Amino acid sequence: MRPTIREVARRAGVSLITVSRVVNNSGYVSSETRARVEEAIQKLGYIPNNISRSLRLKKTNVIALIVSDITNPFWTTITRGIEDACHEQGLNVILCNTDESPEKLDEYVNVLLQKRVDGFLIAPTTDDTDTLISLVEQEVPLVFIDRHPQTIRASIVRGDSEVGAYKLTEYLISLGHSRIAILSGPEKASTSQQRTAGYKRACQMHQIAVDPSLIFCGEYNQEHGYHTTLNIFEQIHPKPTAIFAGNSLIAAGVFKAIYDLGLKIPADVSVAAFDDLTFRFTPEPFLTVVDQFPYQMGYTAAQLLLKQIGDQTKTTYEEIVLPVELIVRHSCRQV
Amino acid sequence: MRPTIREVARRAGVSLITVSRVVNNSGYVSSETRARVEEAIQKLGYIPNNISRSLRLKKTNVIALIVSDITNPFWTTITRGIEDACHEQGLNVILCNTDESPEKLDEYVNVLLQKRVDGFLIAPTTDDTDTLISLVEQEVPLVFIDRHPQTIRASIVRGDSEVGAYKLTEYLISLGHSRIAILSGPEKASTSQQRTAGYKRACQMHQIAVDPSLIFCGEYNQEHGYHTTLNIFEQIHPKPTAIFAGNSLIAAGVFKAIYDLGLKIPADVSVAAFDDLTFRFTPEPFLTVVDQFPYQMGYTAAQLLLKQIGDQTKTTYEEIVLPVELIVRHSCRQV
DNA sequence: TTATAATCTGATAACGTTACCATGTTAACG
DNA sequence: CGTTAACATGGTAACGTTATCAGATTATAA
Repeated sequence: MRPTIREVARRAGVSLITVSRVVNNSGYVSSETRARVEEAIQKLGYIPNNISRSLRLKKTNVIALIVSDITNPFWTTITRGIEDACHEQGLNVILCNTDESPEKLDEYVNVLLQKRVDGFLIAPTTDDTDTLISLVEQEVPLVFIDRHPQTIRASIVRGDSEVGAYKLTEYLISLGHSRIAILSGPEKASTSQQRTAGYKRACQMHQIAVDPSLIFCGEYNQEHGYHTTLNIFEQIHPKPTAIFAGNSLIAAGVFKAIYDLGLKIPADVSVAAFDDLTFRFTPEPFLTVVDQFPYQMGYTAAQLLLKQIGDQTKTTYEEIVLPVELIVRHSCRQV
Repeated sequence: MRPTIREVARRAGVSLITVSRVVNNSGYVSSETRARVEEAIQKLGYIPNNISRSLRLKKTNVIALIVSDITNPFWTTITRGIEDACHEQGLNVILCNTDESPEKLDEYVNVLLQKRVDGFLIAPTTDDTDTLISLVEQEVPLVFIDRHPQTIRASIVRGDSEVGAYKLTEYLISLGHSRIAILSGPEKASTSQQRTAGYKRACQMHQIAVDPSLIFCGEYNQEHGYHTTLNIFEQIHPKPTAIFAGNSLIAAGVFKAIYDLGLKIPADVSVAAFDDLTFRFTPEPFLTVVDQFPYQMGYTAAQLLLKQIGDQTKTTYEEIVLPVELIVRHSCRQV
C-alpha cells in the first residue's frame, strides 16, 4: 500500500495541511519544516494521489481526444500536435478511435464524462448524436477539429477547405484542364461540402461549366477512390483529364485504380489531392497536394480547448480557420 | 454543478447506497425502487463520478501508453491495437510521446503514477532510468513493447527480431549477395542487437564472413539511413550489393540517398528493411520487408497488461515473442 | 408453526486530498 | 509600548463514491 499524506505528516511531525503545502508549494512553510517534510516524502517514497486531488479540486488535468482512426496519418499528426500542446501545460490526453461510428462516439463520450475529463477534442462523425448535443448544452469545454457537426454550434479549428479546393482546382484549370472529376467525402461532412464548394467556385470563376456528373461524394476511404475511378474510366464520356481526390485515402484508391487500369500519372491523367502525408517515407514526393498542416491544427485546437478550460465563465464559440497551402509537384501535367 | 448520487437518492426517496446499487447493478434492489431511481437519474441527468469511484475502489480503468513518437506509423499501428484491446475491456488509454528522451519518459511516468493509472505500456528509450527501475521494484503492472530495457526484467511483448533478420539476410544470400550492409539501430537497443545477431547468424550459416565494416549502428531515423548510405557508397570497397535497413525510417533515408546518388533499386543496389508500413498509401508496394505485425503486437501487449492488472497477487514476468514474416517484393535482385 | 434463507434497504465509515477558518508567533511601525 | 502585518501551523469539513455491517421483511423449508 502506498503511503499517504497522513503518514508523511506523522513522520515529519507536522499536520496534513503542512505536507500538502510543501507538495503544492502553496501558503507559508518555514524552510526547516519544508526540509523535514521533504525528507519524510523521500524516505517513504510518497507519491501524491491525484485521484483525491481531482475529487477535491474538480479538475483532472486530462482531456479526451476522439478521432475516427489514429492509424490515418492525418489524425496521427494532429494527435501529436495536441499531445505536445497539452504536455506543455501539464495535461494528459486520452485517445479514442470511433471508426466514424456514432455509437462508439457516444459510448466514449459517456465514459469520459464519468471520468470527468476537463474537456473534449472531437473529430465528429457525420451524424449529430444526442450525446454530442447534450455535451454542448451542458457547456462542457469542447473543440471540434477538422469538421463541423451538421447543426451543433461549438468551437472548431479547421483547415480552409474551400480556399484549398479553390486553389487546387484553379491550378488544374491553369494547366488547361476543363474536365476535372472531384472525388469528395461524405455529402454530409462539412469538409467535403466546402471542398466541393471551392471546386465549383473555381470552375465558375474561370468560365468552366460545372458538370454534376463529375462530382462524386462518398466515404473518405480508399474504396471510394478506387471504385469511383474505375467507374469514371468505364462510363464517363468525355473522360476527365484530371482527378481531384478529397483526401489522401481517396487519393491512394485513385492511384491504385489508375495503376490497375494500366494508365500513367500524369501522362494519361493528372491527379491532385488534399493532405500531404507521405513526406516522411517518400524520398521524392510526387503528388501535388493541398497541405492542411495537421500538426499545427492539432496544436491550435488543444490551445483553444485549454483556453476554454481556463475561463469556464464565458462560453463564447470560436472558429479558427487555418490557412492551407498548395504544394505543386509532379502529378499534374499541362494539356 | 452536476447532481450527485445524494440528489438522486433524495429525489427517489431512497438512500445513497440504493442508488449506488442501481447504478452498478449490484446487490438486491426491488424492481419498483429500481424504476424510481432510474427515473430520478434520468430526470436529473445524473452522471456517476468516476473520480470518487476510483478513489474508493483504487482503480482508475486507465492505462498509460508511452511511445517515442506516435507519428511513426509503426507506433501508430501498435497504438491502435492497444486502444482496441483496452476498449473491449472498458479501459481508456493515455498517450505519451517521449521522443526517445529519458527525461520525458521519467516525467510522464511520475505524473501518471500520481494519476494512479492501472498500468503502463512502455516502449523504453535506450537508457534505463531510475524511475523505470523503481516502477518495476514497486511492482506496478507494466509491459514493455518492442524493446527490452537494458537491465530491467519485466514483461515484454516483441517481434522476433533475430529470426526476422536471419530470414531477411538469408533471402539476400539466396539471391547471391555476399556483401550485405546492415544499418541497424542504436547499439544499446535490444531490437538492433537482435537484428544484428540474426544477420550475423545467417552469414555464418551460409559460410559468408561477417565483415564488421558493413555493420552500422545508429539512430532509428532517416538521417542515419541517409548519411550512412552516402558514406557507404563513397568509402567502402568493394561496395555492398545489398542494404538491410533496420527499420522503415532508416529505409526511407536509404531510399533518399540512393535516389540522390542517381542509383536505381534494385538494378544498382538491393534494399530490404524491417517493418511494413507503407501498405495503406501505396498502390503497389515495392519494398521487400520483414513485417512485425504491429497491430497484433499492440493488441497482445495490452491483453498481457490487462491480465497482470487482473491478478495483482502473482508477479510473474512473461515474455511474448511474436512471429514475424518476410514479405518478398521487388526491391532485391539476383546477382 | 417455527427456523432458515433469500431479498431488500439503510447507517456509518472510509478512500486521500485541499479550502476555509482559526490561532499563534514574530517582525515592523508609529 | 501597543498595533498591525506578515509568517507559520493546525483542525475540521468537505469532494462523491462504495464496503461493511446490520436490520427488516418476505419466501421457503422442515
